[in-house]
Amino acid sequence: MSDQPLDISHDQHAVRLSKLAEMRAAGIDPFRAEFQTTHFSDAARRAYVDGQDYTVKVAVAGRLVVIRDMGKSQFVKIFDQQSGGAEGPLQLYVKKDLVGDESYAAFKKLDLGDILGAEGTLFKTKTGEITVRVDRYVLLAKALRPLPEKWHGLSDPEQVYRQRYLDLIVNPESRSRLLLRSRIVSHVRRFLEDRQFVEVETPVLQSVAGGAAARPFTTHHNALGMDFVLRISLELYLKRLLVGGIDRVFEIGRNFRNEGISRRHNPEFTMLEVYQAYSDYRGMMGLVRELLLSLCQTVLGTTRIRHAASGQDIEFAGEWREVPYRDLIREATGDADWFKRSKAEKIAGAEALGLKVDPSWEDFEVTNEIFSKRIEPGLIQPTFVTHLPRELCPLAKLNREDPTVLDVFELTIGGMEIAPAYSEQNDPLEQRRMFEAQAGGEQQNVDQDFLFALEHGMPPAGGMGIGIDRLCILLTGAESIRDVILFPQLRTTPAP
RNA sequence: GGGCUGAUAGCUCAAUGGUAGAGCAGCGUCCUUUUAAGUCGUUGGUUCUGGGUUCGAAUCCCAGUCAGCCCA
Repeated sequence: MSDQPLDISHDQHAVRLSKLAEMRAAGIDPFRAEFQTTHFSDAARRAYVDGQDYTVKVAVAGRLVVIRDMGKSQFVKIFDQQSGGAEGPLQLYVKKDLVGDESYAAFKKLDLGDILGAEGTLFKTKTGEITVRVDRYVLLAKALRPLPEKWHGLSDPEQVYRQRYLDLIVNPESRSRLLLRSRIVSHVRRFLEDRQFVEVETPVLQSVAGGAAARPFTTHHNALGMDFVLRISLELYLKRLLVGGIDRVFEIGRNFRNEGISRRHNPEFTMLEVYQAYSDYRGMMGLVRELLLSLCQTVLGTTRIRHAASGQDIEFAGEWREVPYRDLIREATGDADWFKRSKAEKIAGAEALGLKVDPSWEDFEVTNEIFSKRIEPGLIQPTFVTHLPRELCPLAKLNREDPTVLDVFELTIGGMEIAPAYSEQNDPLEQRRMFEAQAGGEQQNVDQDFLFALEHGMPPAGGMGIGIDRLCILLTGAESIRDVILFPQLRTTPAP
């Protein structure tokens, strides 16, 4: 072995570990330091009084993201929860003759990424930036790993998703998009609570995966010796609560579907479901329109949003188009008698529209393929597609005049299904027939406990679901569901 | 599940089949109002993994891993 110390200057992790060891040798443990803040960065800037430099005292803390060392003084910037706006991280000014020689020498050894607290007074620099002139600082946590590059940020999509914490630090667009999601969810809650809706939590572990058609995740409870599924929908438990007299009820919760992953699908996703007794699908139209309008106004500050994929602006104010499903199909196929055609004719019609159709599909599935592939993607402006064929959802009421269709709508915006809503089926006998037809004789797939609850009487009600992730895609202009989920599902790999 | 594309320094990216480079970050120096600060110098590579072709592979071929996009 050589007596020469190894050159570790190229290995940033090793350099930082050795800086930490030096500090500890000098009796300083930066992970045990304490500090009380008085302001977030934005509040500190607001606390500045024009023309009154060095009078207002603040204590701020955050992550060091910029260092401009000028020898005997430095400008640095710290990043905290509130520094995501236009002004960005808060600037600190550290002068050797103010903090003292020893403290200044230690400051020079700090690294980008370190978390520190600083006390000082506010002033405005020559170029007009409100800055904290530091009297005292404390290192609160040493960062042993370097941050991504300051100008280009983190752009490798894999790292953006796997190391979201870095994405949040260095990519302001990611940060504001994901924080916007929090504001959207928060506003949805407030909107519904203002209208006397009660928020509840229902079981995620269920013995029957009801309320939707999807493959569930399965798991096992050891003590009970029972298999469970993770819920694929919130619907059947919320309806039990309608039976229980909670007339306006909602849940914002995670559903799990054991299916493909794509730009529009994550195996776990967030649904809002709302039920209102003594209302119906038409009542839900008003509710969802008001909700989205107020979301746009309060969260985005505009009712018009840019839809990049189509190049159109989506306008939320004004009347929303309302059109029966069958009219859209007749229009798309150019066949006024579409619904009188045989299955073979429908398959031919779908193929004429360039669709691949599985001959084993049912009639209505062939037609619905046309809807989801050729019609829905073109519905950019908010559109209520009403009166879907009865085969498409077994939990809604049949239309009184035309019992082949349902009293339901699907709200479509930006080519995406945003909110389905029903006049909820509350006839327990009819509900049982629908379930049994859907289960195809597999009784274990019928939620008997729910049907038993319905037999006690559920008030007539309107119900609606909103996929929160898709709503966020729409309102934030994101390209993928992964961009509105903090930690999207990826294959697990060993830590780097 | 199928197709296409990609993986090079901590990060962002270069590199006709012929010595793997740059910017930022790091390390060392100068600078007490900077704004992607500036200045001078400088370290750093299992080119995703494993095979193959070739005198020679980051580059071509095969297999795999991971990711993105499209399709189912």
